[in-house]
Amino acid sequence: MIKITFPDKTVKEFESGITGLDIAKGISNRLAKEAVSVGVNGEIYDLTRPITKDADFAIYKFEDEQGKEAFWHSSAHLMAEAIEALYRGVKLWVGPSVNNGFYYDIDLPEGKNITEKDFPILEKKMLELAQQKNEYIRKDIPKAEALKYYTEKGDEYKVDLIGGLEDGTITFYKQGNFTDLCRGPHLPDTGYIKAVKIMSIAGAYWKGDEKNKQLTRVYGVSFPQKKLLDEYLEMLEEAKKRDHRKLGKELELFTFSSKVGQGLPLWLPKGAKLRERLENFLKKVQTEYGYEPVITPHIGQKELYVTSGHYAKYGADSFQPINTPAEGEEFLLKPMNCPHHCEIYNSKPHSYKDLPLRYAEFGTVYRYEQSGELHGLTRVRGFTQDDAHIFCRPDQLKEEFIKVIDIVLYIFKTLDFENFTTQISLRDKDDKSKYIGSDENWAKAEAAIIEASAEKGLNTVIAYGEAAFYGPKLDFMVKDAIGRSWQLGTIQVDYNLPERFELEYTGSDNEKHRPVMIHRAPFGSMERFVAVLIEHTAGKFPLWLTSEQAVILPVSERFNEYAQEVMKKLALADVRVSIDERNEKVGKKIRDNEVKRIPYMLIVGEKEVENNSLSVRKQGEGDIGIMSINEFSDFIKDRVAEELK
RNA sequence: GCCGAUAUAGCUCAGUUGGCCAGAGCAGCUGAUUUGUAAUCAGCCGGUCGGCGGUUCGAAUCCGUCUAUCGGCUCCA
Repeated sequence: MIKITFPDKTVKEFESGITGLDIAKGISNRLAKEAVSVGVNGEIYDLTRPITKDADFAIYKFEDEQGKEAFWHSSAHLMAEAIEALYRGVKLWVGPSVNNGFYYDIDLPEGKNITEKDFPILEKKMLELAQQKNEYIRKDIPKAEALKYYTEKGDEYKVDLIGGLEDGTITFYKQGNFTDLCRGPHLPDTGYIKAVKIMSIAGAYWKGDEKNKQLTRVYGVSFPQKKLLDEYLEMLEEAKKRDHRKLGKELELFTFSSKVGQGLPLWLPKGAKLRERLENFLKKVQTEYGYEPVITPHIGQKELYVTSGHYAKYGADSFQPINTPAEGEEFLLKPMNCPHHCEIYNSKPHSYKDLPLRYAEFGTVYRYEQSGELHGLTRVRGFTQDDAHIFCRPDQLKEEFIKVIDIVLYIFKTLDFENFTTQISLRDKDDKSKYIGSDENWAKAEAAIIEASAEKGLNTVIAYGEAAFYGPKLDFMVKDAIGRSWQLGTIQVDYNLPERFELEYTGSDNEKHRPVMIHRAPFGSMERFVAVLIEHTAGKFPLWLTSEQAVILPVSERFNEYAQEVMKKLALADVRVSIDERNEKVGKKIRDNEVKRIPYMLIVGEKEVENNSLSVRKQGEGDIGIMSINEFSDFIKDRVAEELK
C-alpha cells in the first residue's frame, strides 16, 4: 500500500500501482472526466501512469497550468502524427507546449513546404486522428536500442537528441501510428482533444543557433471543447484592438515613415503631450529623491566607447561611425548615456561628502536592431531612456539601490501595473567572454542586487545570460496585450565602468577611492513604456496623463459662445479641455469623442446656459448628471489627486 | 539578418480566370439643417493600385528585385 497526500493534507492509502485516473474516479466521475494530468511529488504524471510510492498528489484539469501542459504537449504529438501522414519523409525535431498552445519543429523534405492554405487540411487530419481516441502509450527503451532505431531510420535530429540524454532507458510515447521520443506527460488518449487551430508557421533555427539549418515551426493551439477555442480566438481579436500600433494610429499618438527610416518613431502632438506629462511626473519624483538633471549630446567620439567597452562589444554590429570631412574624426551615435555621464563625473574632483551624486537625463540613444526585430514602439532603433546614473560610495550602494526600487514600485503602482515580474539578470554561467570586468566585481554587484531585492521582499526569478555586458541587473517585466513580456524598468550595479573611466573620490582618509555606479531607468524607455501603457489602458489613459481631459459639446452652434466661456474658466482651473464646435448633432459628437476616448464630455445647451452649468457624461459609462463649472473642475482635481496618491 | 506572409484614397476594406475611364464606407471640403446623450442629408475632392524592372496586344492582377509592415527565429548595450 502507498500513502497519497491530497492538496488539503488529507492522506489516503491505495494499492501500489494505482493510477491518477483511478484516484480521480474514486472522488467523483465528473472530476475523472475533467482531469487531464496529475501531480506526483511535484512531477506531472500521465493520468494512466501507475503510482508506486508514497506521494503528494494533485489532480490537474485543463484550466490548470500543469493540465494545459499535458494537453498541449499531447496535441503537439497529434499534430506531428498528422504532419507525418500528410508529408511523407518529414523529419521531426521537438514539439513542446508553450504559453498559448504548442509547436513542433519539423524539417520538410526538399521542395515541400507548408503554407497557410494547408492549415485547414492539417486541422482536419488532426481532428480525424483525435476522433480515433488512440491511447498515448508510455514505453521505456534502452538508450542503445533507441539510438539504433533512429540511426537506421536516418533521422539525424532524434539521434542528436538521444545522444544528449543520460544513459539508461529512454521514454517513448506512441499513439496510433506515431511514436516519439518524449518525457511526457500525456493525455490518456487523443479523444480528449476536441478542437484544434493551426495558428502560424515560422522559421526556427535548429537548437536556436542561427548558424544551424532553419527548420519549419508550426504553431497550434487546442482545447477540450470547441467553445473554448472560439472564446480563445475571440480573446485574441479583443487583444488586437488593444495593440499599441493600432491605437497609436487611431489616437494619433505616433507614426512611422519609411522615408525617415524603419524603427525611428515620430511622436505626434498628442503622443508628445502624453510623453511630456510622463516625463514631468518622473522628474518631480526624481527631484524629491535628490536627482539632478544633466544634458549630453547624441554623439560621442569613438574613443569614448573604446574606453567604455561598447566599441569592442558592439562596434561591428552597430551604426557605423560618423566621420568629419577635414579632420577625419570618428563619432558614434550614442547607444547609452553612461559614458557621457561618467565624463560629467570626471569634470571635477569629488569628496566622499559629495556622494551620492545622481545625474538624470532623458537621453535619446540609437541602437542598430536587426530589421526583423523591430516592433511598433516596443523595439525601435532610436529611443529615449529615462536614464540616470548614481555615483556612490560602496557603503551607500544598498541604500541607493533600494531607493531606486522604491521609485520603480511607486511608478508601477501609480499606473496600475499590477502584474509585473521582477527578474535578476546575471551573467551566462558558461560564457563569461561576453562581459567585461573581474569576477570579484561581478560577485560584489550580484550580491548587492540579490540582497537589496530580498530586503524589499521582491519575488524575483533569476535569469542567467541576461546581464548587461558591464554588470548584473534587476529588471521589471510587464506583459503586453498579447501576452508578450517586455522589460521596462531596470536597475544595474556597475563596478566596471568606474574603473574604465578612472572615476575617483577622496575619502575621509584623504586617499583616492573608486565609486560604484548604479544605472537605472524606471520606465526603461519612453517608447516601450508608452506602448505597454497604451495596451494596458486600451488607450483610456488616466486623467492626470491624458492630453485632453474633457471636451465641450454644444448642442447647437447657438451655444458655442457659452462653450467658449466654459472652456476659458476650466482652462484657468487647469482642466485640459477643448470644444467640439462642428455643425453636427450631439449624438454624432458624443460618438466621435467616445471613440477618441476623451474621459469626460460636457454637453451644453439651453438648460445649461440658463443655470450656468454643464451636463457631464463619462466616457464608456454615459450621463453622470449636472454640475456647475466649479464643481466640475474640483471633480477633475479630486480624481487626479486620487490617481496620483 | 533568417523563414513565412502582406502592401489598393488619410483610415478600414471590395476588386471574379490579366480586358474598356479602379470601387465602397469613414475622414476631409462645400451647402442645407440648428440639432439634447454612440453615426442628419446632399454634392464634391481624393489613388502612377508600395518603388523599379520584366512577360503580354493589354498588368492592381503573372514573374523578378528593392522598400516597408505583420507572425515567428536569432539578437536585444
